[in-house]
Amino acid sequence: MNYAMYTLPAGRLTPHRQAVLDLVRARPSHLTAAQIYDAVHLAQPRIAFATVYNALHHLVQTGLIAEVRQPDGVVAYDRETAPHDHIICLRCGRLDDVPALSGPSLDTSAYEEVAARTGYAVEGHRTEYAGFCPECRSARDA
Amino acid sequence: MNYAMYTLPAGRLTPHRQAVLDLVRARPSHLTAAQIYDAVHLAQPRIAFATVYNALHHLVQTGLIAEVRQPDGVVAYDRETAPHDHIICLRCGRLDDVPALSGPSLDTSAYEEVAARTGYAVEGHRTEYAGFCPECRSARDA
DNA sequence: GTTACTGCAAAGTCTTTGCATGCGG
DNA sequence: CCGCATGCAAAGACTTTGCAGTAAC
Repeated sequence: MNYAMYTLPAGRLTPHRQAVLDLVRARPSHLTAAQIYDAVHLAQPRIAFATVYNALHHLVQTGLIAEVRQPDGVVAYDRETAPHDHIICLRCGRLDDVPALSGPSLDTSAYEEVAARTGYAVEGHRTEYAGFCPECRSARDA
Repeated sequence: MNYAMYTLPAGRLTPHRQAVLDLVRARPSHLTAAQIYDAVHLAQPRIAFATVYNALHHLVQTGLIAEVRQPDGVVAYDRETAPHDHIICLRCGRLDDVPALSGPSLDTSAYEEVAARTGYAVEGHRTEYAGFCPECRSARDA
């Protein structure tokens, strides 16, 4: 599972891989492997499940897309590879990107303190917000 | 999977549940369900896998322990139920708590801005640091 | 010709569920 | 008695792997 630690040579960007990449890039919200398979399979009925997984892993390795783990444990894929925050709906589980805040969401000066308290060499961080998405806000009291 | 949203009446704290709870509370690092099963099974060989899962879910429901999802997708259990940050080793996957920083790790005033940008009603947040744990810091260059 | 991608299917990992049994109040 | 906890086993969801065939360079 430890793919994206290093960016490898790109290999070929085959039609299958291109289709998967286009799909991830087209969507505002994140797609799971199953959702991507379903969509690509409509356009290219002969594509195999493993090929979608291969393509996704390949694209992650080459740094074109990023993996995100949803709270339910399912892996979703994200067109945004730069570090950024996420927000998760407490009711429906939807996962969205948080566009960059005006200031850094967390000053990296906190790294020193975290390092001192944990003994880790701190390399980065990620913040995850939780709340109710627009659709669920109205349904919340139902 | 949406357990811990509400704290339910406690039910019985049976010996099995007590054993599971003791185990989670005794460990500085987080334990997965499988690790907990192994350990409890040594002491109580007749305990079933499902019973450990039941006990864990029950303890989560009643608010005695908390669930954390590791980057590999496996669920681990945490004795600390109050909101707090986590740090994950990039090399071995170990997951530890970050003791509370002196200031809040992220000012809740950012919630307004996140809400404005995403349309969500923001209820909370969690920060996850990544780095190299003490054991892996030395092995990093090997 | 050699390397790398694809399709198919099977297995693997982690988690949940159904049902009969049994203890606790 | 009645309800909840337990044990056992099977199924479920998601992901990975192996291998033969095929396309690309």
